[in-house]
Amino acid sequence: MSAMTDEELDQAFLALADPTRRSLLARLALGDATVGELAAPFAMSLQAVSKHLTVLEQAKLITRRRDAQRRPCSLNREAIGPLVDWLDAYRRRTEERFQRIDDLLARTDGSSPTP
Amino acid sequence: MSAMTDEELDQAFLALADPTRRSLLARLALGDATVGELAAPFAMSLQAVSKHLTVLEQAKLITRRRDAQRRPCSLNREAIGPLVDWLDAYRRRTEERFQRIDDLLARTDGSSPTP
DNA sequence: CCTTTGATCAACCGATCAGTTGAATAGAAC
DNA sequence: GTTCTATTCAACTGATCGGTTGATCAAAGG
Repeated sequence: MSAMTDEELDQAFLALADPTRRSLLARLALGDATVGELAAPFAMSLQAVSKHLTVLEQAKLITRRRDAQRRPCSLNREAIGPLVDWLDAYRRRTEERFQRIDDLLARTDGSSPTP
Repeated sequence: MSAMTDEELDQAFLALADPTRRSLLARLALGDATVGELAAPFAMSLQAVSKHLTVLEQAKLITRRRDAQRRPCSLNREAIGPLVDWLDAYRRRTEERFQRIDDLLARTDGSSPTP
């Protein structure tokens, strides 16, 4: 179904790798907001916040529409699923890996697998 | 339980925001490997791969131990859970947000919520 | 001992990032 | 039409990133 390209994963994870941008997402979970409203709580210029929003938009984590001079931002509903899918697949592979280790240890001796 | 700090989230997401590093993680899911083994498939220097491994280690996604001159790398079993938790919390907040929108639309008129 | 192997350290490079300030744009309001 | 408001564009800065090469270190093997 989903499956993100390498570049999409790069952009999404890079977008999430910044506390300001994660904070903007948290704010948008409370409701749509304009650039000015989003920038107000931060000790940085509105232009800087506008750039962060561009990063979030290109990562498809938010969408921006037009309302007169305002540019209200919304979370993108479809963005999260594929990311969770990716992390879940990673977790599954990781746990299979450790299961193989545990099996191996259990086969050779009876010691505790994770000390 | 888990709960990652801002800096831990920064490091983890930044580490995942690179296709080489994601590829290294995928390789490590198949089994532990030394730096040389990990570097072999890539068209870049061993030193570059070693740097990527340092990023993954600082993000706590892998661990490195010592075996004579070799430095075998392993996935860190505990790393994934907190990340999934974070993304799940984000998804939950996002879905609550859209549920509120849907409720509002359903209350004011009977039109389709997501056109 | 000397050499080879496996990996890190150190310095450097070009590109990108996160922030700034100042100017330009689009639309509302007067 | 002029002005005010909301936002973007453009140019610049310092810091970090992803990569390179060459030197160094630590351990094994001759």
